[in-house]
Order: sequence, then structure tokens, then C-alpha cells
Amino acid sequence: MNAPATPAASPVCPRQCEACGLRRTSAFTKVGAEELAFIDGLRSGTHSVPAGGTLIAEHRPNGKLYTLYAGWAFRYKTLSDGRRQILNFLLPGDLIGLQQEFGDTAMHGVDALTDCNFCVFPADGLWTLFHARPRLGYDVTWLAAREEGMVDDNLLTTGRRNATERVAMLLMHLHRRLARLGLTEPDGSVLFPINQQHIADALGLSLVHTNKTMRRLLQLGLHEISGGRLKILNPRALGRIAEYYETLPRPVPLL
Amino acid sequence: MNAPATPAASPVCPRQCEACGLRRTSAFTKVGAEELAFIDGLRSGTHSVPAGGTLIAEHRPNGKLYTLYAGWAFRYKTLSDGRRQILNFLLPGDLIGLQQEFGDTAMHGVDALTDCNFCVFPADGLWTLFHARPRLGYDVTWLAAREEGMVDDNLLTTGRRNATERVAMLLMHLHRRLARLGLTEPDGSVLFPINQQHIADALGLSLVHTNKTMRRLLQLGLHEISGGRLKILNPRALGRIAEYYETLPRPVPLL
DNA sequence: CGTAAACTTGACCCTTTTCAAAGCCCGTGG
DNA sequence: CCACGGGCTTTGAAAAGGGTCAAGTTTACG
Repeated sequence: MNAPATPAASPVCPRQCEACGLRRTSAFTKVGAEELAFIDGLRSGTHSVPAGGTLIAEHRPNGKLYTLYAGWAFRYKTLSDGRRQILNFLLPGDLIGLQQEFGDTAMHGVDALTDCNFCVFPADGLWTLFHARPRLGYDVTWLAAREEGMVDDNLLTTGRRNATERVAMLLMHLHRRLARLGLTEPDGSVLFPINQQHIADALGLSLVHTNKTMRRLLQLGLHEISGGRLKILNPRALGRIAEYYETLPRPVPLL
Repeated sequence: MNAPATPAASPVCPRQCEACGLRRTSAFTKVGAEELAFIDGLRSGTHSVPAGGTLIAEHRPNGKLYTLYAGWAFRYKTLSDGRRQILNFLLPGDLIGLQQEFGDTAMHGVDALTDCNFCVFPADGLWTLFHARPRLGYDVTWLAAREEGMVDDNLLTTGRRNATERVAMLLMHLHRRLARLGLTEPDGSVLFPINQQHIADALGLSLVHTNKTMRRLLQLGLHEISGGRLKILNPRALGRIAEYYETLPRPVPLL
């Protein structure tokens, strides 16, 4: 379907946006030379966070905006006694920090799952962007709406699906997103750098129950996880269980 | 704190945005005359939906944008067997339909809880708006980020809080939002046009368990619901249970 | 005053959580 | 080369929170 140059090939953000590995990908909307130059000018630098590190600490809003260039990360919120809810997983191309920018109630942390590289945009960059490049402003809103859509889905999953359905949903969802980024191996497997605790926290389940549920699915031969990679063996069955609907792939804006 | 003219006073959208009852309220950001005129020009009309009716049917995307002028509504998603998850409640001033506009995966229904009046903006209005009025584009993004923040909160609630905490959270959350809109009566009570089924669907609980949980809270004297009105009797206790953090009120953009 | 919708309650069952303890994988250091 | 330790996964058993079923009861309203 799509076999773009994998962004993982060179995981470090290039100096110039024109050399951006992500943009080569068919996953993102094409953007004019002028706009590209503008983005390049707006970008204040890059930042990298090692696996397990935190990009944004909860309750400590920072106005900066980031685009995840390479790696996996996740957004989360916690309660005072340590209960944690993962809001969504972040993959290359995702824009991070909009809520912070607007200094609203939305406070959440962002941690890296693998070594991550981010492009950094200054706090007041958005304002500039909206004025100078309405088209890009529109794109930002698009991205915001898209991310909200993902959280909506997670809310449905967490609120109304049972454990088996939840796991099936998560596997299908992540696999599809990675596939769209061209991050699948020829054998159909994808990198899967999250452990069962992350899955439990994303799905609102306990670790133990998550494990037992995944074990059951595993024994049914619906998927396979080993060596930090995930392979979906029976997408139809998993999709049916999760009531997962494929949506037509569509290029996504990239800041 | 704020005692603005209640929008509910005249529940029908006025012809001209300049006469907008909502804008009189201290809850919304002031906007220049030019921008106001622009919004007025953009607005293609008004629409009203009776209590129980639906503004947007699930899985049937319509490109229009709406601003809820008066009334209560809610966004939801359902599974094929009827399980329903309410994503969030919509109160006056909320912008509706961004996800649709962008035609992404985010498919959800919007139903009216009370008789509702909406201002309608055409499908391609956003594009125009971003180009002609960057400031308003920025506002739209702000609203999108704010709504995502609310869904984030709901996800934490549904995924990691127990039944009692969930109910406490919902009551505090709605009461605060209404208070900010100036929709509290002198006695501190607010309109509360939702039934226990709605609460259950918003919190990811069953109807029966929701009832038992609310009954317990009621007997503790933490709140009071009758005649379609809610009064918080012990905000401190409810807030503590929910681990609810008050955020400083702040004017919100209005389209 | 009658009907329908919404709220309550009790009993029972089951999914999920909690607690506790092994087992496994792997990198480190002796 | 092997023992050791830490993180992650697996399992079992027991408890609990929440779901389901099946009536009632109250309230709203025509």
C-alpha cells in the first residue's frame, strides 16, 4: 500500500526541514516550499529524550510545542495515589503540547517509550503561525481535532468495552497507525516498545488482568508479541472482537 | 463571582451577533467589532433541536459547524450492541462539529438534552475564517484543545476512578462549568436536565450501580438533586473524593 | 387519574482487582 | 562461565466492585 522511506532510518532530526525524513513519507500532506521555509524558521531547535525519560512533567505546563520526529511516547495523567491513565500514544509526526500552549486545565505528562527526537517550536510560535500562515493554522486545528478523535475512541473503549475487546482494539489501533507511517516490516510486524503495564494503564485495566486477557488472545493465535515486536496474525478476528472499523488512510498535516 | 445576564433568559439566538446574549456574559472573551461582524457574516443561520432530538447522527458526518447558544446537549459514541459512551456534555458557548469538519475517524453523535438553539456555520466556513481572521482561527484551536482537555479528564475518570469518585467528579465538573457561565441560581443550584442513564453512560457505569452510588452520596448529604436541579451541599467533600482541582476561571473564546 | 418514564432496591453472578509468589530474560560482575 | 539482581511476565487463589435480572415505587404529565 505505502512503502515510504522509514523515518526510523535516520532517527535524528535533520538541520533543515527540507531534509526531513518524515516528509518524504506518503503519510503526510505535501506542503509548499514557502510554508516549509516558514516552518523551518519557526522551529527553535531539537530535543531528544532517552527511553523512559520525560518530555513534559505533569502539572508543570511548559508553553513549548513539539513534533515527535522519531520514537514512541505517550501522554498520561495520574491521580495522587499513583493510579495512571495513558491518554494516547504518540508516534512520529504527532504534535505535542497544544493543551499546554493554551494554559488550560488540560495538564498531562509526556514520557518517552523509546529514545525520542523532537522538533521544538517556541511558546509564542503558534500565534505567529496563525497570522503568517493561515493554512498551517488550519492544519494545527486539524491535528488537534484528530487527536481528540483518538481520545474519544479511547474513552469509548475504556468506558464500554470489556477487557478482551479493549486489548484487541489497542493492538489493531496501534498496528494501523504504524502501518500508515510505513513502519511495518516486510513480515507485517511492527515495533512494539510497550509493556503490559503500559497497556493496562492505557486501557483502564489492572496489570494482572491485562496479562491474562492477552494470554488468552495469544493462545487463540490472534497475535504474537516477541522481541519488542508485534505481529497481527488474524486481523479479521481481532477487528471483529474490537468492533474496529478501518478508516481510509489519508495524508496528515505535519508541522 | 460572576453574575452575568443569564443566557437562558432569552433562549433563542438573536438575528445579529451583536445582540448575542452569550457575549454579554463575563464568561467569554471580548472580541472587536470587526471580528464580531465577520462572525455575523459567516453565520449561515440558526437551528433548533427539541429536547431528546439529535443534532448530528452518529456515523453520518455533516460538515457544518455549530455553536450551542442555549440548552444542554452531549456528544456520544455507541457500539453495535447499543452500549453507549457519552464523551462530554455540551453547554452554551461550546463549538460543535470540528471533528466532522475534518472528516476524520472521529464519528460521534450529538443529542439535545433540553430544547437547544444553535448558531450554524457553513462547511467551508472554517477555511475562510482561518484566512480572513487568524485571531479567530487561533480561538477555534483553543476551543478544540480545551474540549480535548475535557475528554482527557473523562478518560482518566472512566479508566482509573471508582464509581463514587466518578460520580463526584461529574457533579463537580458540571457544576463548575455552569457556574462559570453564570447559570447558578442564588441558592447555588443549577439546572440538571440529565437522568441517571446519562450519568451512567458518561461514566462507564451501569444504570443500577450509578443509582446505588448516587444514593449513597445523597445519604451522606453531599449533594441534592430534585426537580431537575442540582445543588452541591458539600463541595469540599465531593472535591476531595473526586480529587477535583479547581482551575482558575478564564474567559473562553466564542464563535 | 392513568400511563410512561425515571428512580430504587434486593439477590445473585461474574468480571476484574488484589495479593502473593514464581518464573523468565538479560545484562553485570566476579 | 556462572551467580546475582532487576525488570517484566505468568499463575493461582481469594475478595470485591460492579453488572445483570427482576421487581417495585415514585414522579411527571397528559
